[in-house]
Amino acid sequence: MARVNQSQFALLGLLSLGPMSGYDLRQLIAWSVGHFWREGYGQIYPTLQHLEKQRLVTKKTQRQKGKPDRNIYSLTPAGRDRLRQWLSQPASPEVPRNELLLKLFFGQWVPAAASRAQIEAHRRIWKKQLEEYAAIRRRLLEEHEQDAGRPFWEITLSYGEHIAKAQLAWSQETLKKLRDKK
Amino acid sequence: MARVNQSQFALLGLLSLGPMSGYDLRQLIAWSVGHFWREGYGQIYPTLQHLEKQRLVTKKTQRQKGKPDRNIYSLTPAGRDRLRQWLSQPASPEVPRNELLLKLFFGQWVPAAASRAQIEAHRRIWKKQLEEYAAIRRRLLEEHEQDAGRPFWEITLSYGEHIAKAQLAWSQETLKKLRDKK
DNA sequence: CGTAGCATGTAAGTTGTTACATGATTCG
DNA sequence: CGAATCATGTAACAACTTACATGCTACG
Repeated sequence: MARVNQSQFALLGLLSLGPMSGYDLRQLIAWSVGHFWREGYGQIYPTLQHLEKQRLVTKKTQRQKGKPDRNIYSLTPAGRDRLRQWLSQPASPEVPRNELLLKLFFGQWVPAAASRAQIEAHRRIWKKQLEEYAAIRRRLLEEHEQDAGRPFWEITLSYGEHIAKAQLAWSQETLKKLRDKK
Repeated sequence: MARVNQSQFALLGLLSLGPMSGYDLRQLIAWSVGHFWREGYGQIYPTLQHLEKQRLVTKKTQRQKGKPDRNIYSLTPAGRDRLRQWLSQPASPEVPRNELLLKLFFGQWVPAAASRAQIEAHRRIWKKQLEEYAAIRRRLLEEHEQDAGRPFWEITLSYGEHIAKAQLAWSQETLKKLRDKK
């Protein structure tokens, strides 16, 4: 059995928060679920059409002056049911694929400095990410204090923080190990 | 620019440890890099042919009695160069895609028990994973004590342990939060 | 006698990425 | 005047998954 289109459900989920266009969806994805989910336009627009064909969403075209038309999509009751059904099913186990670890695994074939550089870059990325999580947390407390979704959004944020800290701890520990050895 | 075939390098890397067949590769992947990299036969066999065409590996057919022939692949000098070159390049940033978090993010639309069940399942998986890491660590110390690759293999293992512990900590913390709220 | 292991491969289908195409407005 | 933003979409291409196909041996 072929894998199910996950982007579909990401879009249904976001549309459950309110009607919006493909463009809006892209924007919203970036600053809401961006740290654990991404979609590009090349995925969003065809998927919206697919959802419309299945009657899970409806489209309304909004004319604008000076700007292109907007296609506003709304969840239908069937779409909401479909979303609920998906949410209730256990998440499928993710297939691990970590390029950094693969490169480190074969570290014996390159100078130690190369492996160190890989980890340094990794450390920088996660340090920045952790700072971003702090910013998200502030925004979450300020702008969404009584939003019904907030406790759940905080759960995903907390996940990110835990992972980021683990990434940083491992990076520093490993860099130290590599330094001591040399 | 299209994304580069990563499976290619995974296979080159494993072949750098010694000549072997596609079948062997699958086996080796499972118990060496299995916790951060996976490949199925549908990917391995075509990729080996592709590598052969590029002269990065050579094939020798070994006849066996009572069993099918084995195609043994070996790294060529060009293959080793190609591997080294790839190892020296910075790992491309991974695109995040976490189904569990996506489901939790929209937790407001399902009973709290559903979200709890998701996290429980997640906890069980990582608990098991952490136990497996302990087994890998034992094997690493016993069977590969003076292997040149060992320090690097330990680095990837340590990564897994850090992440697994973070996953468990988050799971337990979050389950507690959800319990208190209810 | 069914199942698992050994061993290799093909084919079909889906997903996801990237580049391309368009065109107006606003801002520096 | 160039760049960025708004806004939607298509086409081409990789990459990956799954199922299918084959056939022998050993084991319980």
